[in-house]
Amino acid sequence: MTLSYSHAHQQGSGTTEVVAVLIAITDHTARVLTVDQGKLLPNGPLMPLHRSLQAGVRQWVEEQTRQPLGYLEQLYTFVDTSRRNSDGHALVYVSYLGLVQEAQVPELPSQAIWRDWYDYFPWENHLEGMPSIIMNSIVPELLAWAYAAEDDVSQHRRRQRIRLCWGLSESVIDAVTFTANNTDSLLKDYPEISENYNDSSSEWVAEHVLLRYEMLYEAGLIPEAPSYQPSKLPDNWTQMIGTPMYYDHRRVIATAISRLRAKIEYRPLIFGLMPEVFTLLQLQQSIEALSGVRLHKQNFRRLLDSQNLVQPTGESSSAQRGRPAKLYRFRHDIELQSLLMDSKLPKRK
Amino acid sequence: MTLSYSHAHQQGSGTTEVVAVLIAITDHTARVLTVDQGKLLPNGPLMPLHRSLQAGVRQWVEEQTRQPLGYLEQLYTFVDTSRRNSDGHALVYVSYLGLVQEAQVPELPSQAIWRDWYDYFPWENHLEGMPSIIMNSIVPELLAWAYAAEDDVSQHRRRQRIRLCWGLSESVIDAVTFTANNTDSLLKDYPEISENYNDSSSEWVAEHVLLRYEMLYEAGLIPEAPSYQPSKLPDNWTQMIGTPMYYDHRRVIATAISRLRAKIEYRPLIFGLMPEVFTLLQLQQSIEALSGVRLHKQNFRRLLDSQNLVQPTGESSSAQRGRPAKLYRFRHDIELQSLLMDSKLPKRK
DNA sequence: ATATTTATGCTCATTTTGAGTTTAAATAAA
DNA sequence: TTTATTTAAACTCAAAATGAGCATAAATAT
Repeated sequence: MTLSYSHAHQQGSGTTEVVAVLIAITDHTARVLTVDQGKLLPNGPLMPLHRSLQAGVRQWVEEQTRQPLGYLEQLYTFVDTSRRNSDGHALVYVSYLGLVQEAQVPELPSQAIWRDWYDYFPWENHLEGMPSIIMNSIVPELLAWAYAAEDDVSQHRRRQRIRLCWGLSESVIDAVTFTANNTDSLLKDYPEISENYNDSSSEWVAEHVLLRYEMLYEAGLIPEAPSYQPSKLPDNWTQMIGTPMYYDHRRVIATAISRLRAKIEYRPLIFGLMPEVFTLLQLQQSIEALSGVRLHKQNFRRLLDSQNLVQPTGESSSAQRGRPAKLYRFRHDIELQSLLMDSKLPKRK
Repeated sequence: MTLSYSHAHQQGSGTTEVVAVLIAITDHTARVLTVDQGKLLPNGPLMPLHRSLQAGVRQWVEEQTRQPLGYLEQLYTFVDTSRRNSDGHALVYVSYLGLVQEAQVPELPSQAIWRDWYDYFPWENHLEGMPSIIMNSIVPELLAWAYAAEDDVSQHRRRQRIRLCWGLSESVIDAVTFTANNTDSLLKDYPEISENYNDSSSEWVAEHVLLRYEMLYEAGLIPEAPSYQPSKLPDNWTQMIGTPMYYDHRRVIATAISRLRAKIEYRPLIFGLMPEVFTLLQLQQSIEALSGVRLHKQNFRRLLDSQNLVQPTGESSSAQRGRPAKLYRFRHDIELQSLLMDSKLPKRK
């Protein structure tokens, strides 16, 4: 693991950095802006000239990515005791979530790249149903981790935690446990599992991204984790489990996705990611790209117009196929309401 | 304004502090733990020996208040550019929310005091209906601030913002505007306002504590604000607007209350504040103390048992008056679920 | 005894939610 | 030019959740 080029900027005895997770949606895909071959998020030290943390984020992002920033909100503050300054003070880094409108994405410096965020979290993409990696690889390894707990009580707790985090029913957990030795043939043996995994009292909760990442980390299934032992895992594990990053930047992205997925349900943040005008289908697909699950079209629209957040422009899109859709824009006369109003989104289809 | 005694601890060139908002409920009243005559929150510098921010919070709180800490979650990170170290780096302070069970409150060092949190936010207590200070004092001053905006557009925006933040209907805003000169007699002239302030398309949202505090701050109505000019305000303003604090610690409390009020609606945080066993009325009153609004008793209970969060102990309370209530305890067998499960609470009565 | 207070079970109308049909308006293919 | 296909958009319907209230039970204060 190498130090980022950006640390060359560090000076004096400051112990505070800012880190930005910038999100944009292009080609119906949620992307995150990275530097250093996708191994780091844009970041830099907080300096005496910065009048606020936001100002620091804006300066470093601008400098490293030339990306104009719109909406920006603070995420979480981490401490990295393995990076200390000359006085022995550990590095504190404050993370921010930023939203970029599709149309605004400009030419980037060569080291800045927009990456599909599911490259880092393959298990979070449920647009085509639950990805097979979960039942075939992740859950069996997690159950092995649960089995390795000291006593019966913590074993049972870990199993319950797995069940709730990954939206599994008791019966599926049992089924996977009993066939844990023979993971390859699991879906062949129990074909109904991938269909009915949602049978009793449990469901996939899109916004639990961080809980899931932290569980994988704790179980030593993530390359960034100190306890990661690839030799004890299946051969292709490192390929399957997503792109690793330096430091704890993958956890920072997980924090950002969690926040975004949770907040989009009751605040119209999505408009920070949309172009000026759009069709309702495009709007729905953008939200699906973020949440990773499909929505029920009719209910999505019913909710939208009960919210009064968009207004038709009068124009229609030149459709590729099918009946042309009306174009809409966000109602800018209610910018302030958008900060306050609850604006729920519908449940998945 | 004096420096806190706690800054004597500061050493070296660290620029990071931790600040804790500890909450407990005693006598049906939500309280916050303060030091320095109620002017500061417990705080201290992050030091090289601390392995995490949480560890820093726990050490300083223990040292300054002798208070054992249970649940602890990070709130927000602030920068204070008016406090810098010898290298010119601004102070960064990370705030935490902590919950203390009623039974655990021990003997405190003399400088540590539990204060009713509504001492700092008198306008947030709606247990006996909307407090008169809002319509009599706050809203007229805020409307004056809106009127002072440069152009018509920002005037209108400010008025909308006031309306949404404080849960007022258009008609009430108009009524207050037209009688703004004669604020003393407002409730006498329009007695129906205090009853029907909730008439059209707007309602008091308990968790908007921070938005309301920031609006008062921006309008220069809070002693901590740089633009505060008591000479331009009514005589008794400083008494009415709540106890001021050093630095921005009152804003930190507002952040904590916002988070707590919002989160309690969908996570069973309340059990971090309750004693081992309790009656359902005590539980309801605790939630009312936090949210500042009354709940509908029957619906509260219906929701509670649909959630399956509590179980009867079999005993009954020795009632002061009325029929004795069954005693309950939190179901500790679902600790983990509590981290994950949504557990909504009912709307106000 | 009687009024008062609190607990707890039950009802009822309204709203919200999840999951469809049906019809309309376009393009692609036969 | 018809026919199949695709997307849009209006409408329906049952189930669940919500807000508000009534009725009865079990205690204490007067």
